[in-house]
Amino acid sequence: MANGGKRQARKIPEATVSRLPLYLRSLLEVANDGMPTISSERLAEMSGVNAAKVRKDLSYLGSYGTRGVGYDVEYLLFQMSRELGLTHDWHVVIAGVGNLGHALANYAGFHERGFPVAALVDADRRVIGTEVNGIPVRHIDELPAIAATQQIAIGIIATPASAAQEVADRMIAAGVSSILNFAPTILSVPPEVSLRKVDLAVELQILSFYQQRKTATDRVAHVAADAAAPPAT
Amino acid sequence: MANGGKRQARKIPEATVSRLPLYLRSLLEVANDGMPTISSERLAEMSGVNAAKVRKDLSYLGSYGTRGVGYDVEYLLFQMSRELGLTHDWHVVIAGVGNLGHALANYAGFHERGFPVAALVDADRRVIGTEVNGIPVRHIDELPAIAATQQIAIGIIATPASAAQEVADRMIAAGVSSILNFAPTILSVPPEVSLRKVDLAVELQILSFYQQRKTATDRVAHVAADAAAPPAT
DNA sequence: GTGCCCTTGTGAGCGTGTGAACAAGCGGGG
DNA sequence: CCCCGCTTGTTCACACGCTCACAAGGGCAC
Repeated sequence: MANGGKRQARKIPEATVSRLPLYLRSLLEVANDGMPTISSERLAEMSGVNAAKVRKDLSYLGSYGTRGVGYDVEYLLFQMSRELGLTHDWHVVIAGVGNLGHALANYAGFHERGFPVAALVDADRRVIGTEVNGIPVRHIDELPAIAATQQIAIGIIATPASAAQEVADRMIAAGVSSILNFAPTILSVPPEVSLRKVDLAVELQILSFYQQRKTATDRVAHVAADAAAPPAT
Repeated sequence: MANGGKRQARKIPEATVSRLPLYLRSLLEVANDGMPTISSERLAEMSGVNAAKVRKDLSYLGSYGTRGVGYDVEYLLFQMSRELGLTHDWHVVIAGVGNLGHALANYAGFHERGFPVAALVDADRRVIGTEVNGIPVRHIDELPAIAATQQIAIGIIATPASAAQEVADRMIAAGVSSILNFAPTILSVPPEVSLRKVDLAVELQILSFYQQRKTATDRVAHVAADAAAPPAT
């Protein structure tokens, strides 16, 4: 009895988990083209990773390949969807109906990939009652009631940074246990809640760092050579 | 002569680079509050990382701290901004004026953090000539001309996946050397071009994986305990 | 039935990232 | 002038992820 979770004890590394969705997308493409099987090499190329890494990643799911042939596309798709929990839809709630919230609510990709937007909430009375993409905006105070009627496990925070922590707390209180945070701030959540963040400005700043180094090098090259360094194709 | 780049040879690990923007944000907050210095411990707490890691990360920039006191906020801000290349603005171009492109063009955070949107381009004739946030939408064919007049080093791709690779190629041809890709597809670019990607559906699928494991465990727990597991605080 | 070719699955080595622990060193108090 | 407390900067050990290389093993031709 104490070993209840033994079957799922097969621990999948975080790095692998973050690549599974890439494989899934590639497999869907291949399945659409009617290919019955796919080799790790081809899958690697399509997903932009190393072939050995693909094989190791897939081996965490089990031995679903056939030596000398490759992986059965349909079967692998099924197993991977099961592992990723994509055999049924996950209803999500989006908090914050500003620019970003609007765009996210309108984004068809969520529904297509099994994450229908079940509710929109905001604190600003002026937007309550309006509709976005056919979904009515409700007040965040109603969150517990909303979560009670529909099963909502995933929340998306698209509010200003100043409101993000409070929104997160209220989501968690309402039963949400996975949060995707777009607000540029650090959220603290209990350990059993999964948290991922996407920070657009940070992404640009990281690019800026490498860009800075590139142009700094160019400047040095100019001073040194003065004449010209051809753009090197 | 051959050692031209020795001064900047101090190589900063990728993991550190991706944390620098977090520190920067925390420092800006602290500076606003008028604190003259900050300890690694406090900075760590604000940025959501380990204190030892903060010290190690900052040491890559140089020895800018004072033992027994902490780091001078203003000075560290200056050094970090310089290292991240944020001493001047970086003009960015956004390709694709759909839902996401719209939201990005309207997002004030970009301009505030030194990444003004200098141009919007699209391939759809119906949106050419319209304005978003005061910025006119121009045809993507004009990209070389746009890039020639303004210095544009960073491009953001917010097009459908099917168009992303071609847009990337055209950006690079026009002189863009850093790309932030929102399209759910793998882009191939020459090695001297920096590429980062943000994939919203993938983020949700990763959350789904862990959520799946949680609910699977819950199911086991219910069968085992049946009574109830209190939400633990 | 046998042998060959092809692709998987995995073991080992290497590099990078992380966290703890501690010596070095600055500032303030006496 | 000296000592003590505090915080940095660095060293060390460990864990994790990545890549290579190769043995294991299924399918196909003959």
